[in-house]
Amino acid sequence: MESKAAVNMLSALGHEGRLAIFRLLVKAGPDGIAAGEIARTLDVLPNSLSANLNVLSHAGLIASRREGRSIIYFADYAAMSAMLGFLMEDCCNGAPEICAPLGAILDRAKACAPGAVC
Amino acid sequence: MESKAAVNMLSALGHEGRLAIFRLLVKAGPDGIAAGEIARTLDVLPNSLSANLNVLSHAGLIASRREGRSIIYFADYAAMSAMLGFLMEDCCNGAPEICAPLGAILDRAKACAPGAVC
DNA sequence: TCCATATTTCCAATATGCTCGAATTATTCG
DNA sequence: CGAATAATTCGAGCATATTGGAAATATGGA
Repeated sequence: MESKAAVNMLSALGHEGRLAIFRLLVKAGPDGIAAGEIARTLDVLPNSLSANLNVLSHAGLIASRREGRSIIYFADYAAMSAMLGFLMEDCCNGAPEICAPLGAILDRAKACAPGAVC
Repeated sequence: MESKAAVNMLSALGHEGRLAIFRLLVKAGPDGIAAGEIARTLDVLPNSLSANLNVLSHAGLIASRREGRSIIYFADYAAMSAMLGFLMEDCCNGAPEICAPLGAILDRAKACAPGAVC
């Protein structure tokens, strides 16, 4: 990943509202959530939400599909993974102390990876 | 880590110049780098650099110590680790697909952790 | 076609962030 | 003390981001 793409993603997530949106979408999984439901869940105005969804989308962190009258947004896992990889490469090269403590989280992720209940 | 702290860190890193500074400091290790040397290395004005160091510092990503006339900046590994942990917890809970691919990076970090040459 | 729903786009006001020159503080050394 | 070096702070100008109201677009159903 290029530095510029990482900057775009980081600055997109560096906003309370957008981080909340993204977290919601990540937890929602591939099914995603309709814009209106996001607005209701997070209690934000639809137009503000639309603007923030646009920022996240341009950063490559989320994508969307239309479903009837609704537009469903969902997180782009590959992009998120690439961004985390970029940050980790960056620091593990010079400082394994940063990444090593993340092992526990990683192990849990690996264990759950196949789609188990966990 | 609270969401607000994460937002501060993410938005601090969501700036090309600051991301460059932070990457430099992470690679420099605990010894850190003097402000002046950072400015020369990245070719930025000292006052702009100072402003950006201040942002990173307030976000908790870096810290500093005085050494003679110079002020040495160094990355806060624990903070960086906490931020990555926050993001990974967030996504691994709902989406192990994101974190699982990071295993290779993690393994390398673990292998290097003791301070080997690698 | 007409209406209700879902979402986006447009626009203006406000706020925040960025950059750069100039001045200021802190430290070391002669 | 005075000069030189290192870094920060101040302040203005410019750019960008954020917000919210109002209007516009798209879809589905009566």
